[in-house]
Amino acid sequence: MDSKYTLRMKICGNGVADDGYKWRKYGQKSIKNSPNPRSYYRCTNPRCNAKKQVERSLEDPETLIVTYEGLHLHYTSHFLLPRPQDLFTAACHAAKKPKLQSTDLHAEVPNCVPPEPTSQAEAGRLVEGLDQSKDTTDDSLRHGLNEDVMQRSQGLLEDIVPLLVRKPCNSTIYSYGNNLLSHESPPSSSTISWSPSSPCHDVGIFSSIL
DNA sequence: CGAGTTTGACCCGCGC
DNA sequence: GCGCGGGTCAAACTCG
Repeated sequence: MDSKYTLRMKICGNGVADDGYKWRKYGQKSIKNSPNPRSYYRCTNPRCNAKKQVERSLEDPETLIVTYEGLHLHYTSHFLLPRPQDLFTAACHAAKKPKLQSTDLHAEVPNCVPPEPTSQAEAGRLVEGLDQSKDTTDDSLRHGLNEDVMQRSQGLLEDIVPLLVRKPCNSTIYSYGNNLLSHESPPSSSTISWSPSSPCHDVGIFSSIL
């Protein structure tokens, strides 16, 4: 498993992007053509090979570019209660191939990073949206949903969506598209938008606070 | 004292 | 082959 995905999020509160996992910083490098250094973190769980890279956006210093690599192989404290969005996570996993290529990630899981649904109905809508945006793996996705919820019980949503995203400080704007840098949205709404046809493989998320 | 951070050195892949 | 740049290592350091 070598999945890799990139999130963009606004620096939240005290600037700590707490995604629910404990990360240990193991390196920092200044990147060419970037005034901001890139920090390298890996999960403190010795059984877990998840890593992430954090750097500030060139365009917006208040935006962090977080690149996650690998999957968490353990629980987190906030993973114990089943929640509607777990359905979404299972859907993401069902559609996700082990080795994600940069060209097919978006096509497979165009909205694999769910906002936090506030109800089952909302979760259902989101899954429906997933179904509508996909045309080849719908059935397997639906059939595999319940199974995956039961089977893929380790680090599901957390594999993909940081806690910050699922539980942002306040309101959160999610934007999926190929022009992530320009998808800044007003932080007052809670809209969801994505571009299923976008070739972009990254998942862009803007998490803003009021 | 243990866990986490900092930081310079090292390794490796890639382009020329 | 060489240099560059990104990623990782590991010792020193900090902090609770």
